Amino acid sequence: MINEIEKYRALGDLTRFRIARILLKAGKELCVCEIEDILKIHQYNASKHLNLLKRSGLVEERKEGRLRMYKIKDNNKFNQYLIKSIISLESQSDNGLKNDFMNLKKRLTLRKDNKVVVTR
Amino acid sequence: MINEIEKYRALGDLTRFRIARILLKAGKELCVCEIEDILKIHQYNASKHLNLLKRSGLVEERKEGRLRMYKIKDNNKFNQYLIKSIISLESQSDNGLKNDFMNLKKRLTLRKDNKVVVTR
DNA sequence: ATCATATATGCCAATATAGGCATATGAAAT
DNA sequence: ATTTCATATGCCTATATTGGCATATATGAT
Repeated sequence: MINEIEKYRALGDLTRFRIARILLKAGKELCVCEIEDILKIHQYNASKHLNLLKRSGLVEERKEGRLRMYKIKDNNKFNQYLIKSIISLESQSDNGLKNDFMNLKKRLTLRKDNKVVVTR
Repeated sequence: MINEIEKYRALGDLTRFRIARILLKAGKELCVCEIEDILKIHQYNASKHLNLLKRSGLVEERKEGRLRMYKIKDNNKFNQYLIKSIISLESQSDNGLKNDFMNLKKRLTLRKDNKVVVTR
């Protein structure tokens, strides 16, 4: 249960919330460099926040070559409710986060054959 | 949306999570002194954490005489999912929080006619 | 008006957190 | 083996957070 509290805490930071939000919206794994680019954050911050999200159990990581692919974990009830809570906010446009989804879409079109193309 | 992130943050602290959990389990308003007693925490901490929970929009307050009655707000989808996430953890007994529910039950039996009896 | 009591709040110290920066790691390519 | 590149990590500083304590506020009782 203490572990689950870490998940609330993980989402209680704007940057991590934005990461979770685009991972969810993407509906697929994203690599660190894509996340950096979409959210316009520094590499080291993307990496650090992803690490915390991973440790909390909200996100999982897979190595693919030199990339690390991250995605949301939805394999348990608790995470599923948190996911629903995030999705329930999508309709709210009263925020400065509208660009994240646009950038996500744009970035995903850069992929070739659904494979990440690294462009820094 | 930024406001909703405060709700995650609010639940991302063990003491506040425990408060939310017993408010939910109680299914009714509790006053500060009851919460102190149930969770065995100091008055000023109960008060401070309740204030943060209130500001986040997860909890609402009502004055009744010199008591302040607090309860969970479940009037919106986002809160409802958070509530479900909390409830989904109830089955987990692998935590040190089992006493909270016992103390809640015990404390509520002290009420007369469902009215708070202050006993410090 | 005064007192008692439930709750809130301001201040302090210890600790945690986030971002910035430099550097390390580790896998792929040459 | 060396280089390149994606990502991670250690260190630093500024800021935020938490609990403790003392005290203020506000309501009800006398």
